[in-house]
Amino acid sequence: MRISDIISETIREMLEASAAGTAEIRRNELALLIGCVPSQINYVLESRFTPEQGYVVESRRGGGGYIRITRVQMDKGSALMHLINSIGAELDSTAARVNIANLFYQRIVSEETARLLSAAVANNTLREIPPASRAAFRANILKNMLITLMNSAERS
Amino acid sequence: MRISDIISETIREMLEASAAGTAEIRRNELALLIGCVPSQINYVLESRFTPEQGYVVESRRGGGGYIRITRVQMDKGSALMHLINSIGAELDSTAARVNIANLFYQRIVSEETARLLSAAVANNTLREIPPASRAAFRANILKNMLITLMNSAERS
DNA sequence: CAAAATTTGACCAAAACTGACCTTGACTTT
DNA sequence: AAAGTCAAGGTCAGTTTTGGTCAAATTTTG
Repeated sequence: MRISDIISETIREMLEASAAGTAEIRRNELALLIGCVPSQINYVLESRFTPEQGYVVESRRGGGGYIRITRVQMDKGSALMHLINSIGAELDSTAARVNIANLFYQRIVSEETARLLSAAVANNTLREIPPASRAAFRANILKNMLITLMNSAERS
Repeated sequence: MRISDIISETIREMLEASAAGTAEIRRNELALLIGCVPSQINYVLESRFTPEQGYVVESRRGGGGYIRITRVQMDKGSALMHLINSIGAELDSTAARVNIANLFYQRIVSEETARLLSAAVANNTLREIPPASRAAFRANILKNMLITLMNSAERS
């Protein structure tokens, strides 16, 4: 079995054991326990616990530092998850507006949040992006924001 | 738990308990109580009770000296306006993170909103933007979102 | 075999913490 | 007053404790 599998397995078990869906590790400690170089932990986090895969990773250096991995819960924002999955590589501004409006009408996000999302993907905001690649940027930005929303939904 | 957390926690409790939002401490006394070196108190004040984070620290040396920490709450509209004006044509990701964190620390935006803002301007989100133009793009997105927040603040 | 994934280690950055030395202010003594 | 004493707090550079980055080397995959 690969070391990276052992690491991700360990983290997944910790997430499983946590009611909050959160695992907090000390990078050096875990590396020592598993018997790998510390940066290997980063590699695993970057390759298997990405936002796209439904995880959020936060960390802090210095004395008492840590790495916290949080799993996004589906049920809390299945609508969000659904929307995220439905967004392809590109998204035009009309589709974005409609989707965001739907989130608001379904009371999945507040009015303020809906406005924020709209502002981030508005053509006006993206005006410096070549029109040809705007749709791709818009899809990317919106997805990242929605993933964040899923995560904070789970937290509360 | 870190010593610095214990110190900041203690101060925050004092602020919480005070109707005026003021905490007054004797540096040596608190250091002795907590069990740390006195200068550690300064470190905590410098790192977590800065003006940026909405605190004013005053002190006096000599016999009967003291350190007084006061929480100042700027109204949301002005705080947002101030931030918007302070953002120039470009904004690197570190500055963005700090500014957004400050909005949260000052209770001007919720944690969810802070996360949304962060997600929108994260390097990861903007990874398809040529690095050379990222800072400009980031400034633009953030400003647009902040303006939206200001507008919804006015409404409420 | 070529491409992708994994593994490693040297070097970097940030946060926390410490202690020696400095400055200020109130009070006391001349 | 002026000088001396002592009780605060202030500074800052250095150390320690963590995690982050990146590119080269190695292994796995297709």
